[in-house]
Amino acid sequence: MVVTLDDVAKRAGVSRSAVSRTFTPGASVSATMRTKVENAADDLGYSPNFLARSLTTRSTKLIGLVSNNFHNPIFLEVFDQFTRGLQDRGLRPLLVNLTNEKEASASVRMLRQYSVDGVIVASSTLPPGFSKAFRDAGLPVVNSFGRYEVMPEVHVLGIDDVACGRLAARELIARGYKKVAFMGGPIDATSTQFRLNGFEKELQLYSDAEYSHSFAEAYSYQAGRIEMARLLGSGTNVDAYFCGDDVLSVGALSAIADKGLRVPEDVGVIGVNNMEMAGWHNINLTTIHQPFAEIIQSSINLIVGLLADPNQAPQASLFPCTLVERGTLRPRLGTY
Amino acid sequence: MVVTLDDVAKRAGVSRSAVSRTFTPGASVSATMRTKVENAADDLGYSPNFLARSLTTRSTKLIGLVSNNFHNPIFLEVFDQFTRGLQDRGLRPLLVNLTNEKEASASVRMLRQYSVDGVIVASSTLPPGFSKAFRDAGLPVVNSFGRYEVMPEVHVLGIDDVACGRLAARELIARGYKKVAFMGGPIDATSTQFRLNGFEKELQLYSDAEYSHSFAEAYSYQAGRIEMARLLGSGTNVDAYFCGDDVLSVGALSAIADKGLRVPEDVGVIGVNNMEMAGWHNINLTTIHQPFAEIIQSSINLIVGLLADPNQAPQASLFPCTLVERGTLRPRLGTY
DNA sequence: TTAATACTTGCAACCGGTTGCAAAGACAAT
DNA sequence: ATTGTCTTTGCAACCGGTTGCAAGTATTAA
Repeated sequence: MVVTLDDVAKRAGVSRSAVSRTFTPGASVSATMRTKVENAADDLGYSPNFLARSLTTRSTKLIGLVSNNFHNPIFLEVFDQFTRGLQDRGLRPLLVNLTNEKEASASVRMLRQYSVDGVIVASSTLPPGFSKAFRDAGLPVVNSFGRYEVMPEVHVLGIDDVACGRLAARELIARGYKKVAFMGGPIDATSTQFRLNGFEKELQLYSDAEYSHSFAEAYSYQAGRIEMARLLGSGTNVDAYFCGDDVLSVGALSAIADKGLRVPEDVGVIGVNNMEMAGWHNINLTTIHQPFAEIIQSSINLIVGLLADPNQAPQASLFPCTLVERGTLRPRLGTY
Repeated sequence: MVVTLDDVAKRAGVSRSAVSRTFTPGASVSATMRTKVENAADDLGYSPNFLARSLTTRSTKLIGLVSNNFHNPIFLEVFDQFTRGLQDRGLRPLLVNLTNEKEASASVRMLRQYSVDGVIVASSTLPPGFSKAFRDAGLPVVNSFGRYEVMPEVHVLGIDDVACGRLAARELIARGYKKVAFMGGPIDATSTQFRLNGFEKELQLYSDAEYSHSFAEAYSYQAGRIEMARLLGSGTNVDAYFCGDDVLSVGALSAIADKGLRVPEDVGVIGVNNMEMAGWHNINLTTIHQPFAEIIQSSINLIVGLLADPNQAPQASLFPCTLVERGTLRPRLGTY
């Protein structure tokens, strides 16, 4: 059923090496030999077996794409761009779904058993040590959307969560909100603390601002809705929320609407990510854009570079966030 | 760097076969031999190379997961469930992103080069012949969310699009809408025609119903918005729309809102899929639920069965759709 | 024409495993 | 002690490729 190199060699009446060489870019084959082999290969419908080849070349072109974010709509876009970008460079994504898994060891072993050339960890919620396990196993790894560190143990690409928190704080103040709060996702998510940290740091600069914070159970619509309902039910008088994520924001908005409050007049909401749906008219969420496309492109460039030279010192790259103005925040005051 | 079977054999002082056998379920090894080998393997941190193994066993546990639906939020859930389901059975999804690609040949060759054990084509918009190309290449294949045929050429699992169209029509009539229309995605999508067909068939049973149809450029928010704006601008007096997809529906709703029309009083909208966001309060879309979880589970069961016995005659399985009542359709009239 | 050089090609070993076969060993029955 | 049966083990070939090396052929320079 399956055509091998031997079959082609026999039919073309040449050696196995000759066939192998015609399919190996840069190998030494004469023009006549080449056409002879190619004809035989075409007749038989031959194409070389990548995995057999990988045994000697030590390269499978397989890239482990591991993530645990299978519930945030932004990640569909992430997977789209990662898979396309990898394919465009002749690499193949082996997808690893880490939902309900925080131990790296099983994934590490598995990906080594499949001899992947490298690993992309695409997650903002996995613990920092996670990606390190791949590196320790000798696999080139980049951590996309990971937490910034000055001396990272693996290559990290992501946004500056502290700056992101500051930006949110600054915008809320600029729009005349005085009693503001951060509503994060689970506190153990790597990004949550940094965003909160930046948010509070910035607010300390404004003496008349009051601020507080709380955490939803998950980065989900329901969790956002429940947490906001709880907050509103407990009689707070916060007038604007910085939510740690767009989906969380939408959940929060639903609870706010249920309470009969108007957005952005009575209460403002700003999210993070700028998922596609944030632009839908019936959501129309003011949010902070995370430059996914750039982060993903850079991640791919980086992993490609690592395949060629695995020993580059780990580095953290930060990408700038920008405000996307929509309908859930009041306009800036004139003085700004 | 990488530990091989030879290393373990040397350290344990046994033959290569002995090592291989300890890692091959069901092979003949004595208890003493087994512990000897396992100790050596543990010391060295050995685990067998799947790809080298696959050369002789002819099984990689790799499953090609090919799709072109990377823009519909429902597919994040689809990928989540597929990858989890496959992993749970020891299979590994090799993701193929087919955006902007309708030729199967390149994917077929690639997946054969990687010796995948089987292929899952998860798409409702790929042409019917697409999956066939995999079968022709000798690969077990199932087509999830594919078009129903009485004598399918490959295994197909999906909803009954005709019944789905009928259900939509029946519901619109039951709520007193009289002038109804189908707004589909691109006409060449395999599901579009069938849904339209069912829709019209059903409406023929109601003599006082008027119906029409049109097609948006894509299954996207923007396309739905543009097409609905065009319809409303052209002065139709349709009072309810059956949209071929939830995202399309949301786009349509935005155009309807822009026009100042009230939903569901002035105009009703019903979608298909029941994506998570359809339940968000600020979308609140009445829609037809497509049983994704069941289809995916069955698809996985089927492909697993095909790995064991590839020669089962192709069969089409239909899954029932159900109405999900929300806020974009008037209540049913009393008589129903 | 001859020598020096460059290009092609095949042989055979190797990548990291598996497996059929036969030899060796263990054990029970005679 | 001998025989027969069953289990365990190692040898060697194989899976489908690649590649260093040396031999053979073509090309160029003298």
